[in-house]
Amino acid sequence: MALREEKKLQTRQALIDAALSLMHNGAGFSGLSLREVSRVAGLVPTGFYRHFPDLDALGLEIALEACQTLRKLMRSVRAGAVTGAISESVQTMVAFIDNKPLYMEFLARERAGGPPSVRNVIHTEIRQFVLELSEDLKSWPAFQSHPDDDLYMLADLVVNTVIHLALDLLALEQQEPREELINRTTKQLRLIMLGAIAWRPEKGAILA
Amino acid sequence: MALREEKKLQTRQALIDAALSLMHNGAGFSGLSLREVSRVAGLVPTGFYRHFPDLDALGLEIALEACQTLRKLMRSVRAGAVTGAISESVQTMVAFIDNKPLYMEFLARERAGGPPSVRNVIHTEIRQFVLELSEDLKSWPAFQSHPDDDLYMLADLVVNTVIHLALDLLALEQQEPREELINRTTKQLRLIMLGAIAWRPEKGAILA
DNA sequence: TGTACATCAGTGAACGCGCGTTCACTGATGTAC
DNA sequence: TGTACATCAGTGAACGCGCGTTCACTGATGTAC
Repeated sequence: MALREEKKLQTRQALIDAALSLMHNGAGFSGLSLREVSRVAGLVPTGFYRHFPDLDALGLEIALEACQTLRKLMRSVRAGAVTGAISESVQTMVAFIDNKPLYMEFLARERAGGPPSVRNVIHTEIRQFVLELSEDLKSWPAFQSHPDDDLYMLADLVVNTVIHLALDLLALEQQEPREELINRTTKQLRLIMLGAIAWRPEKGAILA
Repeated sequence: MALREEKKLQTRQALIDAALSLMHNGAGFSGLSLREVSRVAGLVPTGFYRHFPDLDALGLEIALEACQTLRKLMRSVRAGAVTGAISESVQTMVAFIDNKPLYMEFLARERAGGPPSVRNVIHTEIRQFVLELSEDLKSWPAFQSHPDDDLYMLADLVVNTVIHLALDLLALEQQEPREELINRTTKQLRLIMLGAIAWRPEKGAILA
């Protein structure tokens, strides 16, 4: 069988892991060098080119992989549990952060701080994420009379709030009151849902 | 008078401007080099050290300056207009982005993507921002019976939503439907306020 | 199955380059008398 | 006001270093017969 191919995939993953690991304590993706990533992956610098044309390509790969994994995960959670979607979604998000903290850290940091190409990929994926969520929200009884625009606006707000949780969880790492952050986000999502139910599509300007 | 001092301040500002300008199209603060920043500022590399001990110090300076300017600006807006605080706050935020886009871009990008020291400064300032807002919210008639915890949670949600607007405005730059983004954020804030009014502090778990 | 050749992941030397930082300096601005 | 000295923002040469990329290579894995 493809023994060679298998080894190549291992090395490829080693490069990805090396990049994520170096970013963890450092200055983000832009602070990486091809040589140090290769070194940590146990590869001579020139070996890198067998896997990616340059560092940017590696960054795009990580971004895509992380986004798609997370997106599918979150959607499947919503599909499985129509009731209690809020706390289950938050739990799933927290679980993803716990399982793949470096992937999540990559997304959270490079969404805003990365090179344009990486930011574009993440931005596009998040947009897709928001679209999927707003699609799912359509089937909720409470939102039958909400126009698509308003559901998109709502989904955008929800997704942004959850990303905010991810950023804070990663920023505070271990010492700070992790449970408090999760609790805060859960409350925020409930507040948003209260607002969404009270929302009157036609004329939103109830409160100036 | 202090002619020498004045010229020094000018050069210092030139260094800051050079850094912001280089970051605009590039890979963020981590992608800067002391030499190119000095070059763009019209200074020989060694001249840099007359103003900052290293690039990191320049980054911290920019972060602090931008945060404090914005924080004071936003608070004064809220003080001046108790009614209509939402749309006025959004407008002020948009105005700040228009007036000092590079400062705002710095905050938005380096909040998540920058080196740890810069992230810390921004994080602390945003926390202060949230505290001030939650303090202001206390005096709103609708929130007289809300505990401090819940107001902080609410303020955090509001601030995060406004930062989200800033990020998107900067990401899409000129071509995309700017008005739509502003409109979206205004709607989101109104929805949040609807939720906040409907919020019952004692037991938030109305919707699972 | 065994042999001869092809593929290609990983090697190692070499290159030119921009980097951060050092050092001794220059000359305009500021100060003391 | 004029002179003699001090300060210090900006200069320019030099350093050693890690960088990305090139090139010709090695030797294990894969393929054809």
